[in-house]
Amino acid sequence: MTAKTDVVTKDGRATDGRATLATVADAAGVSVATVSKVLNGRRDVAPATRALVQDLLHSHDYVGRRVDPTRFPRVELLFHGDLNAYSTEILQGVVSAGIDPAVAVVVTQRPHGRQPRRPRPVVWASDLVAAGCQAVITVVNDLSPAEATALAKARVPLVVIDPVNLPDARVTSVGATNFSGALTATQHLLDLGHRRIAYLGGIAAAASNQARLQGYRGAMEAAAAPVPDGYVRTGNFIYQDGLAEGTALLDLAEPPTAVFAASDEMALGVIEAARVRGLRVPEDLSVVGFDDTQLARLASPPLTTVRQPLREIGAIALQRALRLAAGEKVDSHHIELATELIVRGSTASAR
Amino acid sequence: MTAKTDVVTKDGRATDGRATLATVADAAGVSVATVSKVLNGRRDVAPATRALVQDLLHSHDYVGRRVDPTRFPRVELLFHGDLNAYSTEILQGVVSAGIDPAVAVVVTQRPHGRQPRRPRPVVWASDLVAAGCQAVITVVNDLSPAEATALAKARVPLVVIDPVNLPDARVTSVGATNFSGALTATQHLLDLGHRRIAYLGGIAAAASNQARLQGYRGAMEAAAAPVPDGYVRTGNFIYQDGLAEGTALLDLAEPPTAVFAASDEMALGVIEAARVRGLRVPEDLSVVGFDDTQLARLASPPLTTVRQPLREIGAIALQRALRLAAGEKVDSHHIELATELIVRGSTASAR
DNA sequence: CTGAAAGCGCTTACAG
DNA sequence: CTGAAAGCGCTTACAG
Repeated sequence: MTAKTDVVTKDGRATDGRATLATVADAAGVSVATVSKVLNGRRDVAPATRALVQDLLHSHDYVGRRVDPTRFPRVELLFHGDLNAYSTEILQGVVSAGIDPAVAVVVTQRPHGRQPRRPRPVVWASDLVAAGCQAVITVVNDLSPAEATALAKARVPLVVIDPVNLPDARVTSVGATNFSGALTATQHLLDLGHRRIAYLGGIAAAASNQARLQGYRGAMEAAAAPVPDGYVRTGNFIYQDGLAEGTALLDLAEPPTAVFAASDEMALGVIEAARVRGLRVPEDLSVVGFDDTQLARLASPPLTTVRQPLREIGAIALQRALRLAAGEKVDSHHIELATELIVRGSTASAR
Repeated sequence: MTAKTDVVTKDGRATDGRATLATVADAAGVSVATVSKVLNGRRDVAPATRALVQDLLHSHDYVGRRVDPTRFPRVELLFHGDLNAYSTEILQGVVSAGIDPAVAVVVTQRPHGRQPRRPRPVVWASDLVAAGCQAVITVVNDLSPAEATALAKARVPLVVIDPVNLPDARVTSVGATNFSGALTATQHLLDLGHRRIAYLGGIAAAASNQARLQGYRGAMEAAAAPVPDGYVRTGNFIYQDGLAEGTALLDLAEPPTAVFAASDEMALGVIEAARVRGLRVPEDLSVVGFDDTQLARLASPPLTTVRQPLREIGAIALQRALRLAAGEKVDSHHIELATELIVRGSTASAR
């Protein structure tokens, strides 16, 4: 075959074998211009021609239309580990806030461990950019320093929700007023006449947990209520830890009459620990949670808890992410939304 | 200004004012070819040149890189109404299954009502295509016929999870064996010696609810257990309905000793209704749920429930969506995954 | 390591 | 309603 024949038999396919407008134009017996018009929804095409071209576009698997990242902005929402009631509320907030600016929220999940099957940070960041991602939002920051740096170099802004570490000026973060939430919750139990109040915390090193612990201690000290050894315990914010630590608390020689847990999930574990022991909530034991996820409303009894405005937090995270992506400066690199005590049925007066 | 001057002062900006490679090349004092190489990560560029060009690319907000939809496939996951424990499990399954093929899962939520602020179906479908969306997955199909048609015309495959309507050959759907799940759950209660068993169903018209109702009836009939008036009730799969209908059931002259609810959320409502009445679960009332969401494990007592493999359902929905998008034929347009009874603490022998 | 030149895939103003 | 032609933004093989 000569070079000329080659050109003729090429039928206008792209070098990688994909169909181009020329391929389809050839098949349809129309010009490339007409195919382009059909593709762009212009009106000056005869209905019959349009139908024919559309058919051929599809039968040739035409995919040439590149996505315009400014027309369809997209944000990456990164969770680590399984989704739970807490993540769901945040997700809800981010997704709702994305409806109006028409931002596609891509939900991604990373395995809990550090290294396994993660792409190299630089590759990860540049793929995000190539895919049209405007910003990354993470929940309980799980990015490695290398990943954060790669993101920064690629100019993809990062917003962290409920950061584990103390706010770092390099990242923007959104959280809740953990200290005052915990203070209010503990105060509520004190007001009900409880003195033997235990604190079941989350991950010891987490900034949110430290603030909650200090809120608890502050309220207890102000009321001159003792905090005996064994009344401050830590878990991982999960149900199993609530159940185990709740059981341990009830097994103490002087068990508490009230438990303030640093998450709704742990609070439910405490409620179950009480039920197993034949104790009634709130008659025999008062329990307060933290978060105000769906779980709190659905628990039996419904759970008194410190509401974090998780949906608003998610919405604000998205708004900040978009502002940063647009090159605007953000006033403060960390903001906290107010918590609120929601009193339901799991707390009652001490007897 | 003459035409010539215009060209000179244009500095290579695109017609819409955005920076192009020429803009950046101009600013950097290099050729367009060099900028292109930097953009594509080629090696034959001096480090200093690369750094300069990268800087200018950013400072000019260069966004010309169009997204290649075949390199970064994306799937739209559509929920209607708020996310709950049930949606979370499905979401989890879809997202996990998307990790390996590197499919971006875009989570979208539509307001519950029919028309408000939705784009016209044809616009919606063509925007999806333009944004690089390969397929749409909906949970409890909420698409209007016009939307489904627009999607079909745009050749975007649609996979419905837990379809409300009976399977339609035009859409691919994934569900669970609702009939046998309900049969097994009811049988479990009968085996425990219960005879007065009520059924608290979901949306009456939903295909899944009808199958569950028939499973319940089938088991009751086979055991010659009567189904008195008032023992079959319907709700909307939500907690409030579980609470209200559960209360109504307990108020009957001959209240049931066991309730089979068509969702975990409704089952929790029944448990709360019992608690409010001073009844203990499972000692005074056995309760079985449906779904096996997180709620079931976290309830107090932990809930006996019919497990729907929701994560697997989500994963399979994604796989089918991708297969359809790739032009493959799918064997059956509807498949059902097996349910399984998970016995926990909310059921006990009838006294 | 750089860039002139050829060329690709697509769009659009305009003549018919 | 159609398409030839000009042109845009980008890429790449190749000469230096």
